[in-house]
Amino acid sequence: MLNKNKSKDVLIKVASRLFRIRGYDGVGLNDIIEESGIPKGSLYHYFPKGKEQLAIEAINHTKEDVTSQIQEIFNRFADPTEAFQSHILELAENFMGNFDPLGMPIGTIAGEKYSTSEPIRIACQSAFESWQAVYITKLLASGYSEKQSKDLSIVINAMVEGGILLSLTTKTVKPLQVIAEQIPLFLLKK
Amino acid sequence: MLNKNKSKDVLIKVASRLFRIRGYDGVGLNDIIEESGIPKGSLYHYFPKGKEQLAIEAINHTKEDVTSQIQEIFNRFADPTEAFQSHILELAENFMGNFDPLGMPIGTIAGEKYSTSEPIRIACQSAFESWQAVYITKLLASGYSEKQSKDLSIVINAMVEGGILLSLTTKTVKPLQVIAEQIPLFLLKK
DNA sequence: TTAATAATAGACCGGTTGTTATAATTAAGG
DNA sequence: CCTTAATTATAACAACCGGTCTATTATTAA
Repeated sequence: MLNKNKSKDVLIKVASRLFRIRGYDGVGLNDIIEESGIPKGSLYHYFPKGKEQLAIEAINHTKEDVTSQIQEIFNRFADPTEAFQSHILELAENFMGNFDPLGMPIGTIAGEKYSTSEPIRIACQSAFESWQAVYITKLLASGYSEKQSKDLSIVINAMVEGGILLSLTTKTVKPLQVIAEQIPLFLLKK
Repeated sequence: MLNKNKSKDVLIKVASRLFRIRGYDGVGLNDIIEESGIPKGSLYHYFPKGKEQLAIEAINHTKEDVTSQIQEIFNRFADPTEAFQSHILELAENFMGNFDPLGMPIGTIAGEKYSTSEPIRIACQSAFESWQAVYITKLLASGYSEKQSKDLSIVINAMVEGGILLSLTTKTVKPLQVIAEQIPLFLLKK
C-alpha cells in the first residue's frame, strides 16, 4: 500500500506548486507533464475529467498542507499574539534570501477562476474556511467571543492573503513583516 | 482632439475590465477584440508590443481609476476611520444585489505574472504604491507619525486586497463588511 | 499460467493563442 | 484633387492548448 498511486501524488504536488506560482491559466498540462516526468496518458488515467479535476485536487492538497502548517505553529504558542505573529513571519521567511517564493497558496487561482469555474471557486472557499477554522479555535481558546473570533479570523485571513500578494509584488518581505508587527493592535484587549 | 485615439481608449477600458475579472492569461486578445468591436489590426497599431503592453496600460488605467476613487471618498470624510470605512464599504457595494463584480483591481494579475513578467510586476507595484500614498496622506493629516502612517497603509492595503479576494471567493459581502467594522481597532489611538 | 485490469507511453486531433504581414480604406493637408 | 500618412481590415503564421486515442507494458486475480 505504500507506493500506490505514487504518480498521482507526484502530479498533485507538482501541479499545486506550479499553480501557486503562475495561476491556473498560466500553467499548461504540458508544463506539469514535463516537470513531473509523468506522461499525459497517466494524467488522464488518474484525472479523467482533466485539468479542472487536477486543479481541484491540487487546491485541496494545498489546503491541507497549509492548514497543518498553521496548526503546528499554533501548537507551539499558547498566546494568540505570538501564534499569529509566528505564523505570518514564517510566511515571510519564504521570501527571504534567494527569494524562491512559493507563490500565493490559493489566492491567485481564486482570483482567476471565481467567475468561470464554480467547482474551483468552491474548493478555494473551502481552503479559506479551513484556515479560518484554525484561527477561530485559537481565538476561542484565548477567551474571545464567538463573534469576535469569527470576525477576527476573517480580518487576519484577508491580511495574510493581501500581505503575501504585496510581498510577492514588491519582492520584499516588508509587507508581511509590518503586518506581523501590527497584530497586537487587534489582540490586545480580551 | 476629442475623438483622437478613441479606439485606443476603448481597448484599454475593455482590457482592464476583462483582466480584472479573469486575469491576464484568462483573457485572450480575441476576447478583447470581440467585446470592443475594434479589429486586431488596430490593436497592434496602437500597441505594437502586443498583449503585455496593452496589459500595462490597462493596469495604469485601473491604477488611476481606483486612486481617484479613493481620493474622492477621502475628500468627503475628515475623520480617517470614517474615510477608510466608507472606502471599504463602497468596495463592498460592488458585490451587492445582482452581483456583477468588477473583480480584483490589480491583485489577480499581480499574482499571476509577478514571476514571469517584470514590466507587469512593476506596473502592479506602482498601483499599490499609488493607493498607499493616498492612505499615507490621510493618516499624516490625522496626526499619525510618518512610520505609523506608512505601516498602517500597508496593513490596510493588504486587508483591502485580501477582503476583495475573500468576498469574490465566497460570493458574499461579509468579508469586506467585517473588515470595515474592524477598522477602528487600528485607528483609535492617535 | 492465464485472464483481466491498471498504468504507462506518446502520437495525434481540432481549436485557439499571440503575432506578423500585407492589402484596403479612411482622413488630413496643401 | 492629389499625396501621404493613419487606421482598419483580412489572412496567414507557428506555437501551443486541453483532450483523445491506441498501443504497450506491469500488475494483480483467478
